[in-house]
Amino acid sequence: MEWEEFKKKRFKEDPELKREYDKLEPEYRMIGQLIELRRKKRISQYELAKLMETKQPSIARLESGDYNPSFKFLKKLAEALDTTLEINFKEKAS
Amino acid sequence: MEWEEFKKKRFKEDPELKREYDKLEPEYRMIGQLIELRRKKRISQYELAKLMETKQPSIARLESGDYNPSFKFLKKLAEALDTTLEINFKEKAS
DNA sequence: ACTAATGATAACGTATATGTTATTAACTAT
DNA sequence: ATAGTTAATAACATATACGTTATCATTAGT
Repeated sequence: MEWEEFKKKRFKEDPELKREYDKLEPEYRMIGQLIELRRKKRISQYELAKLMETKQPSIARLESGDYNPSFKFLKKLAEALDTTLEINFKEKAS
Repeated sequence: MEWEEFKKKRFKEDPELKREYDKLEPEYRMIGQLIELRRKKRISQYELAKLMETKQPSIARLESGDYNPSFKFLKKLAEALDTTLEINFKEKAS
């Protein structure tokens, strides 16, 4: 894992960077899952939008990452993808 | 489990009710976790609000259940509670 | 080359989340 | 009974999510 190696090294050099990364992570993980699920189902943004009763640019906005979806939006999304939305506050190791 | 028994019976009688219940569940689970974590840390809504850099009524609104928080709000909340926000689209059994 | 499908982006109106103040009720202690 | 702590609710202003249309770039298929 090239990337994981790199990350580990960089974070060791710069713990501040790691803190920033950890803060960002949740949205990237979420978007990553979304894109993967959509690909797995082989549906376009247009089709997913139709399933959610919205329009393609809403999906594009989300996948682009520069925005802040609401709980209801995520729930609708989950349902359109035949999944259940699961939100957890997970206790930290540190 | 009194309540669980009742639910099971009612849902069998009325599958539509079950569908509605399943749709609502994610927010209730989320709020349930929040309240439990706050109690475990023994902090008031006022104190949690201060940690999140907001005010007590925002927390009350959330815990009351009649609203629709954004991703960022949930992330701030998670951090204030020393947890990590975890969002999953979980594939359904059915 | 042309066409269709896909995704990204800009722009705009409307609905609503959020911050905030003030108030109230419930309860706990002194 | 008084005072302090806690949570719920209303009301309001402002920021912003979301729905929507239009447009453009890229790629795939003919």
